[in-house]
Formats: sequence, structure tokens, C-alpha cells
Amino acid sequence: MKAKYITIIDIARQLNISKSTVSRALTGHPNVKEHTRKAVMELAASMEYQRNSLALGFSKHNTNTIGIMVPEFMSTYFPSVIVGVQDVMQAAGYNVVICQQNESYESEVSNMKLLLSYRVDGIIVSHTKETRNFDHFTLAQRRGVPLVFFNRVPEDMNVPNVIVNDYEAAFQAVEHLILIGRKRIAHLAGPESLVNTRLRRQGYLDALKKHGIAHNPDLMLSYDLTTEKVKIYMKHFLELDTPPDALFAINDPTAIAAMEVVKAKGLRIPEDIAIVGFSNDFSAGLVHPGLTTVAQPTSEIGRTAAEMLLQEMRAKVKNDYTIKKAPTVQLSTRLIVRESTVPEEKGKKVMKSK
Amino acid sequence: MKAKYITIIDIARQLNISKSTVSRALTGHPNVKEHTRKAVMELAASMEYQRNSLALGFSKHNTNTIGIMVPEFMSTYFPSVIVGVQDVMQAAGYNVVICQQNESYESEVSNMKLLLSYRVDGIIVSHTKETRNFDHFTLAQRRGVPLVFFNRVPEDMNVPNVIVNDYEAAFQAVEHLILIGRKRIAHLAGPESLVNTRLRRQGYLDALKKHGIAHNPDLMLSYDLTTEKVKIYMKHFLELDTPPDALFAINDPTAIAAMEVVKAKGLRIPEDIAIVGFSNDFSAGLVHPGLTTVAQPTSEIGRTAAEMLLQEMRAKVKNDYTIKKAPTVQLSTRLIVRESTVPEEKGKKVMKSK
DNA sequence: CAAAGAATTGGGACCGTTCCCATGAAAAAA
DNA sequence: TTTTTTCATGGGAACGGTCCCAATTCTTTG
Repeated sequence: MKAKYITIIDIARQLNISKSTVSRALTGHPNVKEHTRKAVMELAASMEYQRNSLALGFSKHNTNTIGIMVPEFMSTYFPSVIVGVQDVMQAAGYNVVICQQNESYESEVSNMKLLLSYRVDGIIVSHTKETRNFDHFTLAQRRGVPLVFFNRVPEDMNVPNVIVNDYEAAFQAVEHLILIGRKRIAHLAGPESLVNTRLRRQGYLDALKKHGIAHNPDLMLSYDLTTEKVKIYMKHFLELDTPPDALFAINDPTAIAAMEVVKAKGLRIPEDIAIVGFSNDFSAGLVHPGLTTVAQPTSEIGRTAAEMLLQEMRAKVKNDYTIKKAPTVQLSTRLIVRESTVPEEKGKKVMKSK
Repeated sequence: MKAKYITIIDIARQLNISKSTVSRALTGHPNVKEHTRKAVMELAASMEYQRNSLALGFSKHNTNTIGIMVPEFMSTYFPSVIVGVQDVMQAAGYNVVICQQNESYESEVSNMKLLLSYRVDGIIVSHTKETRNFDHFTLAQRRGVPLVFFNRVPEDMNVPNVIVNDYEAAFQAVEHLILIGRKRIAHLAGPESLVNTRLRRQGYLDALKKHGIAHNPDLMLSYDLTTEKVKIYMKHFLELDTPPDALFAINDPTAIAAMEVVKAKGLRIPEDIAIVGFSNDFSAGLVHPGLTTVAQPTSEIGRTAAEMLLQEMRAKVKNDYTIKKAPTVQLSTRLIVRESTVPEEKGKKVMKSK
């Protein structure tokens, strides 16, 4: 069952030269005679020599590999961030390994240890909704492995990060609901453990305040991002004596699950209840009616995070974020208005006749 | 910029014992005095010792890590297969690293080399649509690294694989269209490089034949899975003198893109044209009308592939598939009928009044 | 109490590569 | 031609673990 790999020593023996020379030839060191280099390259190719990155990383103390850890990837958000990261990292000559936590804190800790034990040169992270303890992140920092966060950033850690203007985006989304005449605007907020939850909620509250609408605590619920919970909460909202006439949901899957409840009740969207989501998942454009939502520049988020990480890794003197403010990049979002808040215009409406 | 990690030698020095003893204590070797073990464990914990997997894998010749390579992950298919793989592998004590190829052959080759150079113990693969050369796969086999394929399996390689009954599923899907009275059934097939394309197409052809419907070549087009192409081809179909009254699409994104074209033309689904997709992506249930499609047991595919790989890795004597038939597991699919082929029944219909 | 056996520990080879230093050969300068 | 410099190569330490074997200590047993 043991795999057999060719080593530089095999090559050296065959050519009757030293492994140092083989190593030099293979890595492109200048001091190798053209003749020798050619012989080595040819033999290596014909033997299908495959360098041992374990030995290499082990001896060189850097692996030219970065890790990216995401809490889940069933929505399109994280996958498309990852694609952005890969673009930049591939161009910079780094390998990327992906870890997925399934929203489990335990997996997060073990994936972090996996990446550290493989001595990756840096890590891009978005933490799970369960994460309340950040020791595994500070451990990486103490070990000198640069970290860059995106989307879900631990609030009391000073780390480089890429975020969007959650507060303003939420404010704008809720204001949009107000401007189309809604007064009883409900909010399904995410788990308390995520910054985004707090920022978006604050945007919601401040938009109400600006327009003189009293905040009704009965219309705001936090939950932990499972579809079943959304449905229970949404039913509860609809059964209130004076049910909401609009909903601002923390993200698109939430909004879509809520839509199902509304439709099952026989209510009309947006006439009876207008709905806004967040992130512009692929599915937001597919549901019926189309979901008004806040588009995030996903692949730009990924590219920006990757570039930040490159800078951290390339820094001659490691940045010490216990004494220095960590950089933050805030990207902007865009509200995409669809039929879940503004009904189709007659002219735009798809004709049912041939 | 160099990361500083604690080693077993640091621990040994502090406790004034040999590194062998530290290693034994840490790995749970029986022959260590309880007192010593405790001291080692405590010091290791307090120093936040992190074992160096590079050194370990390097010296032990196995890394307890497997790789999984997928062509893309913007649909829900691959992510949920991955989750299945992770379930099984985590339980078996293996780490999983994920690589994503963005449907690029080049990335596939370089990811394969990455995984091999990191000496993973096994790899689960679904190849890209560009892949026509399989040398990078046979290389892994020659190195003794077990491979298990799923979904997209190279036809002329004898490798363990997990597939679904593509042929029967396609046959059944097309038969469904025939049974609801459709005669001019178009087929948008995938790229020639994928087995699935051929199997599903054959199912399509044979279903037509069984029901005495002559195959009209004008109604079948192969394309390379980009949304733009789908739209062009679908427009072409609709502009034929006698346009199709049904469409069987190679997958759900294709079906959904086609639906958009149909709707933009002002045609009704399913009255004017019935549509069937493949895979039951999350989005299939969201589009309007709901898409009839073939559900694949994604997480079971992942779990099965993982178990096959475990068996390969655990085999005392490596299976030599140049002389022995490789195992195949075929899982079954299920046709999910939605409104894109059968209109909502009155009773089932969502009531629009309160 | 001596001898044998078991339990615990230490010593050091090994894994594949890089890289520094030494050596030898060839080329350039004196 | 001799000396110096440059180029090409070889030798061997280092990286952080595991693991086998030898050495030591502690128990048993005759």
C-alpha cells in the first residue's frame, strides 16, 4: 500500500552526479552547466519525478500554499468569493486549499489546526455562526501565520479584513421599503455571534428612526440561520394581530424560506407583504416573485482578501497587530430591486398569449 | 516573516528527557510512565505545541489526508457531494482538502500535481469538461495513490467510480414528456467529453424509439455548458418552422437558462413547451414554474465515494486495475415532477385570496 | 539474593530537500 | 606560465518527526 515516488537521489544515482546538483538543476539555480541541467530535466521528465512538497516545506519553512476557510458553501456567496481568491493566488504562484466547516465550531478549530500543521503561509477566513471563542485564530497569529478575514469578522480581534458596508446597505434596503409605503417592517436577524447581524440590525433600526417609525420589538427576531426556524418565526409574524407589511431578512435563503411561508398562507408578494433579502444569491433572481436584495461584490471580496494576504505574507517585517491597527477594506453593495417589493410593470410583464 | 513553531525537541529540553520519549507520550505509545506522559502533555498544551504534519507525513509516508477535486461549485451538486465525503472521512479520521478547477483542464493538472506533491493518501475526482487527456490521473495510479471518480468518469480508464443510472434516468425523463403527449422533444446535450452526455443522450434517443417517435437531428444540439450558448441554441429551436413542444436539458442550469428564453418569447411553460432538467439543484424548486428534474442522491454519492476510497487506501495489497476490474457503484435517481411539465392542479394551486 | 523478565528511556538512523561550505576545474588576468 | 577569479560540483548539516535497537531501571521469580 506504500506509494513509490521518485526522489532526486534516484535521479542523481542514475546520472552519477550528486543530489545537490540535481536539486540545483531542478530549481533553476544559475550555477549549473547547461549540459547537466538538460540531462537532469530530461531524466526527471521521463521518470515522472514529482517533487515532495512535504520535504520541501519541511526544509524551507514555507509551503507556498494558503488556506481558505468558509463556514458553508451551499449558497453561491462563498464559492464565488473563493473563485476570486483563487484567481489572485494562482497568478501570484500560490496554491489554495479550501476547507469547509458546515457551520460547526469544532470543524473550524480542527480545520485551523490542519492548516497550521501543514504550515500554510497564510489563511483567509470567514468564521462559523457558532464561533464565540477565537483562540484558534490568535494561535495562528502567535505562530506568525497571517490571517485575513472577510464577511464574518471577529469583533474584538484586530485583524486585516474585507467587509461590505452592512450598515448602510441595510439602512438603504429598509428605507426602500419605507419609501414604497410600508410601515410595519419586520426583521429576521441572524445569530448574535455575527457582526453582520448587529450592523444590519442597526441599519434597520436607524432607517425606521429616520422616518419616524417607532420600532416594534415584536417585529424583530434573531435566529440561528436554519430554514425550519425561519418558517416558525415567519408564521408567528403572520399570525400577529396586526401582521407586518414588509420583511427585511438577514440573507437570501432566509428571505426565500419566508416567501414560501407567505405564499403557503395565500398572501400576495409584494401587495400584502414586501420582502427584501441580502447578498443577491443566484437563487434571488430565480424565485417567484424575484427577490429584491443587496448585491455583494463577491469575487471582488475574494480578490481583495487575497491581495491583502499577499501583502501580509510578503512583508519583510511581520505586522504586529497587537500594537498596530489592522487594515480594513470596505467594499460597496448595490440594492437590486425586483418584484418582491415593486410589482412588475404592465409593459415589462411577460405576456401569457402568443 | 518566518513563523516560529514549538517542536518536540523544545519540550524534551525543558523536561530534560529525550525527544523519543516526548514523541511516545504525544502519540499515546503504551510504554511511557504515567508521570512522564502527564508532564509532557501539560507542557505541550501550555506551549501550544502544534505537531508538524509536514515532518510527520514526510517521515511516515502517509499523511492521513485525502483530496477531492471538483470541476466547479456554483451549483449545489458538487458542494453537497463534498459534504457527504467530509462526513465519512472525518469519521474515519482523515482530513479533506478541496480543490476546485473552474472547469479548466490546466487547473486540474496543476491541482492534481499539488495533491500528489503533498502526498495525499487518496483522491476523489470529477473531471472538467475540458479534460480529454488523462495522463495526470494515470500518473497518480502509477504512484500508487488510489483514485475514485464520481459523476464525470473517464470512459477509457478502469477506475473505481460512483455513478448514477444516467441512461435510465434520461430515458424515464423523456418518456415522461412523451406520456404527457409531447412529440417534438428537443435535447440540449452537454459536451462530448463527458460520459454523462452520451448516456443521457442515448436514453433520450431510446425513449423516442420505444414510443415510435422518429429522431429529428435538428432538435438535438451539444454545447459546452455556458449560459450564453444555451440561450442562442434555445432561440434557434424556438425559431424553427415547427418548434419543439418539449425540452430535455442535460442539467438544471441549462434548463433554467432555456426557461428564461422561453418566457422572454412570451411562450407558456408547460403549455407551449414542457421542460425537464437534471440533478435537482436547489434552484430547480425555486424557479417559476418549478422545474421537473431528475434528483441525484448527492450526499450519498459523496459518502459512497469516500467509503470506496477508504477501502482502496486500507487494502493491504494495492489493487492493480491494469489487470483487475475496478468496482463501480451505481446509485439510483428519482424523477421529480413539477410544474414545468405538469401544470398545477386546481386543488394544489396556491390560493390568491386571503 | 542472584538472575531473568518487563517496563521505561535514550540514541541515532531515516525520510527528501535545500543550502552553505569546500573542493576541483576551467577561464581570465598577471 | 603562474596566479587569481569564476564556475560547476560534491559533501554534509539541518529541518521535525517516527521507530528500531540498546541501555537502564524496576519487578518478579527461583
